[in-house]
Amino acid sequence: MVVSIRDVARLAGVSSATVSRVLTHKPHVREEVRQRVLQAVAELGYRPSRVARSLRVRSSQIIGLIISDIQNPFFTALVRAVEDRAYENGYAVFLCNSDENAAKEALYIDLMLSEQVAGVILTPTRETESPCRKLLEANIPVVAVDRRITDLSLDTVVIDNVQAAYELTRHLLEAGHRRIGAILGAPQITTGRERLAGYERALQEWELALDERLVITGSPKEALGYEAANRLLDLPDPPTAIFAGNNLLTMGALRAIDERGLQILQDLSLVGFDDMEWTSMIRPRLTVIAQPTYEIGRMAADLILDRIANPTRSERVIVMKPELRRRESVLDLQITERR
Amino acid sequence: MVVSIRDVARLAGVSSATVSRVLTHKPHVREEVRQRVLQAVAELGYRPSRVARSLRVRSSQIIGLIISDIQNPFFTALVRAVEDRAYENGYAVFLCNSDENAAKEALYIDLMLSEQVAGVILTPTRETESPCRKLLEANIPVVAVDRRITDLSLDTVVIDNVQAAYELTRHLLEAGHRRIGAILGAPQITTGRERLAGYERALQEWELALDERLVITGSPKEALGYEAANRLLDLPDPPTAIFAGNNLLTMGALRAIDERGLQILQDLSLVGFDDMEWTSMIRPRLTVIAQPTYEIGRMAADLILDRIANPTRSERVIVMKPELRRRESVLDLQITERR
DNA sequence: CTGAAAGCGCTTACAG
DNA sequence: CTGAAAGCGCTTACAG
Repeated sequence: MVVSIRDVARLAGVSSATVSRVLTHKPHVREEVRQRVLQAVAELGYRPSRVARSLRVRSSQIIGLIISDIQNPFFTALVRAVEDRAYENGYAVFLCNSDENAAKEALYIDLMLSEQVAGVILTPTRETESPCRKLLEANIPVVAVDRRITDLSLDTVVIDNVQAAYELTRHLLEAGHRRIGAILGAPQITTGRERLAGYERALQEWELALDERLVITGSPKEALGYEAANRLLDLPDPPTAIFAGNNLLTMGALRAIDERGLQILQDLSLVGFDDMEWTSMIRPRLTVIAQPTYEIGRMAADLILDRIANPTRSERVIVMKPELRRRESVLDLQITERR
Repeated sequence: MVVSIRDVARLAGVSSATVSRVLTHKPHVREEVRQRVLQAVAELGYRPSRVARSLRVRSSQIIGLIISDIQNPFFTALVRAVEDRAYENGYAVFLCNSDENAAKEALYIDLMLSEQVAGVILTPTRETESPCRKLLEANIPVVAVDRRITDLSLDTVVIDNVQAAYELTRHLLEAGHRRIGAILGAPQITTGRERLAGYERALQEWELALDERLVITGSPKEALGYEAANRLLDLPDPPTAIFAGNNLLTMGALRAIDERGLQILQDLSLVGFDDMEWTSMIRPRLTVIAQPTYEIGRMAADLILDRIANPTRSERVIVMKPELRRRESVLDLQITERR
């Protein structure tokens, strides 16, 4: 039915060991024999079983990718980058959605172990006691993306969140804003905590006191962005600008602003993290921190491929630099300044 | 190092055949023995090797998913749906991006064969001579999504594109529009052809002649949407409404409209296919055909799971009904009607 | 440079 | 109801 290595060996008049050597580019095969084997392979349309290989060498040519949710636009470029690099190197990709759920994450990690994947890239759901410890114990390379795992020594690719949030906030301060609302992920999450720190640092530099009513944190989803923006705008002394801590929060804030019939720049300023191409394309007047998501994914993929090829122990932490994309809003902001 | 079925067998005092029977829920195992095995499994933290199983039964518990591009928002809900259903049923998912490239598609199909996947879901890049014929020949179930393969008998999940395009166009006609521009995918692609047909049918029903300058087709990407919208708006007698044939075309048209400082509904109407949640959230005044992408993905997944469980020959074609989402724009449209 | 043989970790007729 | 044995399709020491 399906042609196996033995069929090729028979046709080429060699042993299956020799066929294997040729196909895995091992040395010590006479050129003439090599050609005969290649000929037979072509003739039979032989396609080696990756499954059998995986069982034999105890490792499949598969990279596991566990992200929070592919429906979050932040992750699509990441996934795409990992897949591009993986397939270029002959690896396939298992994609899993953990939904920020540690139990689900643990389940998928068991799957990865059971499938003997070559390496795993994941956006960890928890900073400590991550189930991915099991992977490391099984000597499967792991790369954490977007967030860190604090109690484990492993490769990590993140952006400088403090710096990025600082720049966004400074951008608003320079435009004259003095009451700046912030909607952020809960400080238990690395990203939420770091972005808050950047916001605070900018305020300190301008010698402004932190008004706690202007900072709203929670689960960084669209719903919080909507609700928090409404709460901020309902304050007796509402902010003149809002800083949204990720793409979903930005979406939610936008929805609240739209519903109130407010115009961005005319009525208030909005800046945010843009983890998706679409936000700034549809709303060109937003100033955003553009996360280099594709590059982050590519870094992570290269890192894991390198680890697979060269297993070592040392931990590498790569901090990517996000880019502040000033739209025409820079000017507008100064015009609409209210104080 | 890693615990195998033999270790479990030894600890439970049975053969590995019995362990296998217990774990695969085969009948004919004494309850007492079953308990002993389960006990040993728990004690050792045994995790069966899916790789070994795959080799033995010549089929892995993996579903291949070959889409055009995960960065196209149309596909994210589809991917998510497939993954949800797959993992619920103990299957993992291989995700591949074909980029509408038949050679790449063929490559991934070879990968699927080599990995002995249980089934493949794909958005075909070509209507005829699809490389997925190989899968069918290897008795691997295949489900085509979004587009059809005309020269192969296989399960398919699509939407009624003719009807959807007809409804969108009719919506504009009822609001009084008489010059309606259409930006569509090339008629070589099923979706492009069918959506054009729906547009034409609506015009015919209103006894309007087709103005060829109002219909622009090509590669259905953002760039075409932008360029075509500009061309339409530059006409001496420009359309009062534009129908965009998919999400990317809608994005491009939006960009052109924004650049010209035009306001949707005040200056012209825009309707389109919305394959993403975001468009209508960010631009709430758009009237769109909302493709039930998640449901399409779920249907496809259920279909493939059913085929894996019950291999048969008959071909099933499922036509999903898309939903016309009239925003407040219905009223506005009538107000801004110009004739 | 090449082959015979073992073995990766399962499942499944076959026999009892 | 249970076990011994074969075999899925590869790779890799080992021997020559």
